[in-house]
This record gives sequence, structure tokens and C-alpha cells, in this order.
Amino acid sequence: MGVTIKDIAKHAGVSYSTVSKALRDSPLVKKPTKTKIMKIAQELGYQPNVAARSLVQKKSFTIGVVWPSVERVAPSILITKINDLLERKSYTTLLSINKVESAIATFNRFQVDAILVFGDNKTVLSDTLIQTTVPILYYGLKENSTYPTIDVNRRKAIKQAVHYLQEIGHKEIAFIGDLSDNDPLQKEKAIGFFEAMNVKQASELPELAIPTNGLEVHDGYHAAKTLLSNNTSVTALISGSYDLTRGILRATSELALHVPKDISIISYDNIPQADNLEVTLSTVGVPVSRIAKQINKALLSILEGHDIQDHIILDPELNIANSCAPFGWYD
Amino acid sequence: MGVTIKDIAKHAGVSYSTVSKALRDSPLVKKPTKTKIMKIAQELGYQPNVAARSLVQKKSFTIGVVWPSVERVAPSILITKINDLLERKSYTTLLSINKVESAIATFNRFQVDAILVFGDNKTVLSDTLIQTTVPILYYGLKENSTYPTIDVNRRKAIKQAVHYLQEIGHKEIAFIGDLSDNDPLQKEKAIGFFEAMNVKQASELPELAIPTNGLEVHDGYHAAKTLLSNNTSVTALISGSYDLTRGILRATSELALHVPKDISIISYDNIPQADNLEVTLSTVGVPVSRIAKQINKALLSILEGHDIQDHIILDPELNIANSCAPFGWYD
DNA sequence: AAATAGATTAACAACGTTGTAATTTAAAAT
DNA sequence: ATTTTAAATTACAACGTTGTTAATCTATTT
Repeated sequence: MGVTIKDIAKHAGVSYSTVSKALRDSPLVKKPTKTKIMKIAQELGYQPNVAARSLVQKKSFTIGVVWPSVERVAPSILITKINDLLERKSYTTLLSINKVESAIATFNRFQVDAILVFGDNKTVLSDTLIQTTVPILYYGLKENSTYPTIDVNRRKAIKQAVHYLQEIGHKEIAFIGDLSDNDPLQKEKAIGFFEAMNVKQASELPELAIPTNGLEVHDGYHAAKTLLSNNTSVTALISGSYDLTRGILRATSELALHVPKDISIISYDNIPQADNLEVTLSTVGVPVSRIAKQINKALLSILEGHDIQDHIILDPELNIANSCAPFGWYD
Repeated sequence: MGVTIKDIAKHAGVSYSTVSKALRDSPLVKKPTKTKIMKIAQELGYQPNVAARSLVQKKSFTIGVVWPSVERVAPSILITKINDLLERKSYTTLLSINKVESAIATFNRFQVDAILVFGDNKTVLSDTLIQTTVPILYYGLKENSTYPTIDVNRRKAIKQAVHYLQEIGHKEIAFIGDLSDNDPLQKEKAIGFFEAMNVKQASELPELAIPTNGLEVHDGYHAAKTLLSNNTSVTALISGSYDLTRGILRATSELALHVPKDISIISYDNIPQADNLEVTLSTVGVPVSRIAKQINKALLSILEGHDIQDHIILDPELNIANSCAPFGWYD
């Protein structure tokens, strides 16, 4: 069925080992023969057989990505970027949406050169449970992994937001986000808020820590609407996610509140601005592009056989745009 | 590095070909030896090498899925289901998020047994452009593919919706959806509406064909709000997508309109009900589970070497729940 | 006890590729 | 013209697995 180097060899009247070398652009074969062989390969539509190649080379130039939760949007932007970055180094990425263990087993059988696991804040990745000869990199909650891991400091991000707002004079700062104990990822953000506000838990800030039922646009809308209809003393708002923020902005516009004149808003976020909202958002978080670069770097370092630092926690950055104003600025 | 059958052979004191047979559960090897070998394989953590196996068998028990638009939610539900279905037949699916051509090339090199391409209503899949020895199945707009294809009859779906509403007495039926020419997928739905209403284009139904700017929740909300605030003669609504419907329902609830008392709503849809909305939605469309089954069937048939019917267009079905009431029912 | 059939196991080529060693060819130096 | 040296090509083993064929072993039958 498929065209092999032997077929090319016959057509070119050379040995198949010459063909192999020619196609890999080895200096061991003369230019003219090389070009002749290349041309024939082209014409025959030759595709190198990965199975055969990786069998002898023990390398497949492929990265396996374990991605158990296809539905989430944020990681898909990340994976796209990483894919692009790796492609430039002539690596191919292959995704599996199976359960972590079975995905890792599959990738082992396929002899991928490295495995990148996207953690979904539930699955714990412990080296005692997993059998792999392929190096693994984990992107997700550091607490969930005993492998080299890249994580994001969400707690610090929200703290930064609080401090920034305080610096520009705000006192009554509210946080809208998932305050439940279910999602450790979201919880980190809440803790960041509590710590920055010098309290231990939500109950100490009943009017400033606003819980949502979920992370959808509507949840933000709802929370903001109830908050802003009741408590008018709040001058600044921190949103736990981009979607929540979109809902919040819809609420403010319905209530005829101007951002940042009537209220300052800063959003947790690490995805590039998708919509064109009325205001450009001030945000805090680690930009996806930086996460992608970091993962890429770690991956390449692993591929070169280096041992990498076990846990890398990325520091968030403050991105000041137009959705915050100093307290009293418009008075 | 990895454990091979030769390692197992040494430990067991048998030849490696016996090990191979034992692991494949061949009747050519005795029970006791078989179990002994199995046990040793277990202990050593043996993982069969796909490269070697597929090299000799010319089969990899793997399906390559080309998935250029990771972000979209609908296909991810589908891919998950297909993955599950194939897993039962001991096939593994591997996704690529690269461009169609390069993804197909990759999968050819990997010698996958079949390729499933998810069309994203832009990319055309023409066999004159693509080089592959691996059979391809296309899921997407039939117009975009010269390969065996599975598509969904969106036009018919909307027609069904109109007819159903007419049957239960409605006359003033509006359609909320993307009416632009950009997205051929959405356009099919609009055409379905026009045909069922016996007109040629949107301009003939200025008050019933309501265009949206996009397909997000908010777009549905906006369209419904303007429509229902102005034209009160409309008694039934067809929504072009599930997200739009969610927006529409928010609008009706804000306008204190009761569904289905004040207005009947039927939604185009082929995803399982995600949210628990106030009413259970009457929908029309091909259920994902059926699409998944169909794709699975086609795939398996291809894998067995059968030639399959070139284009399969799935017929939508009407799913009657509680969001529609006969005209005048509550009078 | 010898012959024979049947059941197990072992040997080995093959899959398509690469890297190394061996060979041939061409060029340079005598 | 012959040897030496370098360049270009070829031969061949190896990667880990499977399927086929050959070689053992073990009962059975005579």
C-alpha cells in the first residue's frame, strides 16, 4: 500500500540505504543523487513510516497530550499555542481524551517522547500509580501532582488585585466568585481575597464576598445585580473569572452604572481578550501566552533529557487598562 | 528502556515467540505457560510496542481524529461519545488540532487505521488535494467533501419545527438565528424556515425572521427582547441554537412572559440538555448520541474494509416536551 | 517397545527504517 | 600508469513484534 524507501530506491536505481540518507539530507550522499531521490519521493507521494522509524530510533518526535476534559475552553487556547510552538521544533502533538491512566498507557505504547497532562482539578497524578517510561509534565494544581508541574499562583493574583485597588484608594472592595469548597482552583482565589482583606473566611465579609452558583456569564450577572442593587457603598469589584466579568458588565450596564466612573472592576483572567466590551478590562493573572511558553520550554528541556525543576509556579501580572479609576477621581 | 517480550521470555525460560502468542492469548500455547507468562508480564510492567506491532501487522488499532477547531463545544461532546464507542472495540482515538492537510499527513505516517475529519464549515476536503492511503470519513457539510461523509439535515429540522407549530395551530411563527451568508451551516437553518414559510428570503418576512449577530446566549437574549417588546402577535418562536434559546428564555422571563402559555418555543439542538431551565425544551435536530452511533458504525465498517455509502445525511427528529402549547390552549 | 498422531514450543523471516561497517568509485598524488 | 586517499554508495544488522514453518515433546495405538 504505502510507498517505502525501497520503492524509491528501485525507481532511482540506488540502494535503499542511500535513499534513507538522501531523505534525511545526510552529507554522505551527493547533491545530484539527493535531488533526484527527493524528486522521486515527491512524485510517489512518499510518507515516512513513523512506526519503523521510531522502532529503530526509539524516538517518535511526538508529544502526547492528556486532555480528559475536552469541553473546557481555556485549555484549548493553551493547547493550540503549545501545539504551534512545538511544531516549530518539528514535534507533533497528539491528544487523548481518555482517562489519565489509560491515556498515559497509550502514549507509552506509542513511544511518544514526552507526555503533557492537563489536570482537571480532580484527578491526582501520583507516580506511585502510574507506569511510564516516558517523562511526564503536569499542568494543573501543584497539590495534585508528584511529577514536574507547572501551576499558576491564583491566590497571589487576587491579592495583587486587592492591593492595587487599595493603592488607588478603594476601601469597599467586593469579590464575586465561586466561594464553595468544591473547586480547589476557585478556592485559591477566594483565599487570596480573604488574606488580602485580613479575614479568615467568607462569613467575616458577608457584604463583600459574593458567592456565585457557577462560573457562567449568567452567574456573574446575577451576583452583580443583587450586590449592586443592595449595597451601594462598594466602589470596586474583583471578578473571579472572565465569564463572570462579562455578566457583571451586563449588570452594571443595565443598572446604568458606568465603569469605571461609578464602579471599578478588575478581572481575574489569563485568556486574551475575546469580546470587545465597552471598557477595556484591567486584569490580573498569568497570560496564556506566558503559560504556553513556559510549558513549551519545560517540554523541550525534558526532551533534551534534562531534569527540570519539579514545581514551577507562575507569578501573575497586573494588567492595567480602563476599568479601574482611583477612588473619588470623578467627584 | 521499555520491557520487551524478550525480557519476559528470559524470565519465563521460554522463547520470545511463545511469549508473543501467550500475550495474544493464542490457543497454540498451554494454559499453565500462558498464565505464568501473563504474570511475569504484569510484574515487569510490560507495555506492547505499537510501533513494532503495527509495523508487522500494518494495523495500529488507532483512529486519527482531525479536529482543527478545538474551541467549539458541540463537537467535543460528540468526540467523547465516539471515543467511548470505539474504546469498546479496543480502538484508540488520537486527536490532532493541526490543519487538515498536515494532520492527515501525520496520521498517515502513524499508520492509523482510519481518519475522522471534523469539518469546520470552512475547510473543504477534496480528494484531489489530499494524499492518503488511510481511509477518511468526514463529518460536516456534505458540500465540503468528496469523501464519505456524514451530515445532518438542518434545513429539514427547521422545517419540521415550523410544521409542528403549524399543526398545533400557530400562524405567527418567528425564527431567531444567524441569517447572514457567512456560515453555510446556519444558512441551511434559515433556508429551512423560509421554505416552510413559502418565501424566498428574509426580506419577505421582516417581522418573523429575526437576525442575530452571533450565536451566543446574549445574541438570543437581545433578539428576543426586541422582537417580543415590539411584535406581540407572534405566538411561537423557533430558535436556531441551544445557546440562543437560553438567551431567549432569559428574555421571556424578564418580560414576564410564560412559556408555553404566552409563547411557544422550539429549539434547534442536537446536544443533550445541559442546564435545567424552567421549562423542558421541545427541540428538533439529530441527537448527538445518534450522530455518534452513526459515525461509529461508518468507522467500523470502513475498518473492516467495506466501502461505505458516500454521503449519509441524518434526518432530524422532533422531541416534544413542555415548551410548546397549541394555539389558543390557555384562552 | 516402536510408531504415530497431536499438542506444545522454538526458530526464523518479515515489516520499514536507521546507523555503522564494508565496498566500490572517483580523484589526487606519486 | 600505479598507488594512495577521499568520496560516494551499498550491505547488513538492529529495533520489537507477529505469522509461518520446523522441531520437539507427550500421549496413544499397535
